[in-house]
Amino acid sequence: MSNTLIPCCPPLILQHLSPIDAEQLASMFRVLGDPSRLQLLSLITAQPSGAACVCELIEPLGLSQPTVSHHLKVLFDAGFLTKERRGTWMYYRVVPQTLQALYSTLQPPAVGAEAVVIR
Amino acid sequence: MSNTLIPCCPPLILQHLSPIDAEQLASMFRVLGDPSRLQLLSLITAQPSGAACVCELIEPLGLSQPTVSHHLKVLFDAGFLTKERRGTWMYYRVVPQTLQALYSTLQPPAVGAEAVVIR
DNA sequence: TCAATATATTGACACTCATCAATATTGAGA
DNA sequence: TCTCAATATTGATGAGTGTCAATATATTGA
Repeated sequence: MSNTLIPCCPPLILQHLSPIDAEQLASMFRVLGDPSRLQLLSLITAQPSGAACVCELIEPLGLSQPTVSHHLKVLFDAGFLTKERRGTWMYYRVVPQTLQALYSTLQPPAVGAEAVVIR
Repeated sequence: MSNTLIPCCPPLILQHLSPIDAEQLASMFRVLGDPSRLQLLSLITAQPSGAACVCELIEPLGLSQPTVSHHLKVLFDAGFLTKERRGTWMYYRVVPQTLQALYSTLQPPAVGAEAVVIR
C-alpha cells in the first residue's frame, strides 16, 4: 500500500561486473551520452507512425544532414534503431527492447526480479 | 501468461525531450559511459558495508590512485556517490536513487506505469 | 611541530568524437 | 541513360576527456 518500492524494480545494483561486461555496458551508455542522439530517439518515438526519415529530423535538431546521419548510424550500430528503405527515403524506428535490456543491466538478476513480479 | 512484456515496465519512451533536458540527461549517461566508473559502482555496491575507501578500489581497477580519485569525483559530482571522511580515509557509497531517477527518465510518465502495475 | 599515510589536484599528453564541407552513393522518374 | 533528390561516406578540425607523474592537501600520531 504505502510501499514506495515499485514491485518489479528493486533497488539498482550493478553486480559482478567483469571488465569486459563493463566495457560493453559503458559503450551503450556512451551512445546515450549525447544530447542529439537522445533527441533523435525522442523525435522518432514521437512520430505517430513510430518511424521517421532523415529529412524530418534535420530541422528540429538544428544540425547538418551528415551529422544527423552520423548519429543515426551510431544509434543503429548500437541496436537502438532499425532502418528501412522506402524509395529514396530511409525510415528509422526505435527498438524498445534495446533500451529495456540496457536498464535491466542496472537491476539485480532477472530471477529475483521475476520472483518479485510473480509473487 | 505467454506475454513477454514485464507488467510494470511498458516500452521505453523518451518523451518531449527539450534540448536542455537532453543535455542534462546525456551528461548523466556520459558519466556511466566509462567502464572504470561502472566497475567502481559495482565494486562499492559489492562491499558488505556498502561503502569503500579509495585504497580498496585502486588494485581491483588496475589504475593509478589519481585516476581512481578522478573517476570517484566525476561520480560524486553527478550524484551517483556520497563521500564521508573517516580519519585519513574517504568512504564512498552508491546513491541508488540517482540510478533509479536516471532510468525512470527512460520510461513513460509514472502515472501510466502505475496503472499497469495496479491492474 | 614533524613524519607518515591517504586522498585530491595540477599539468601534460594521447586519443576519442561531434561537427561540418565536400563528395559519393542510391533510387525514382523522365 | 540522365537528372534530381535523399542519404551515406570521407576528411579535417577543434573540443573534450581518460590517464599518469608530480605535487599539494589533509589527517593522524609521536
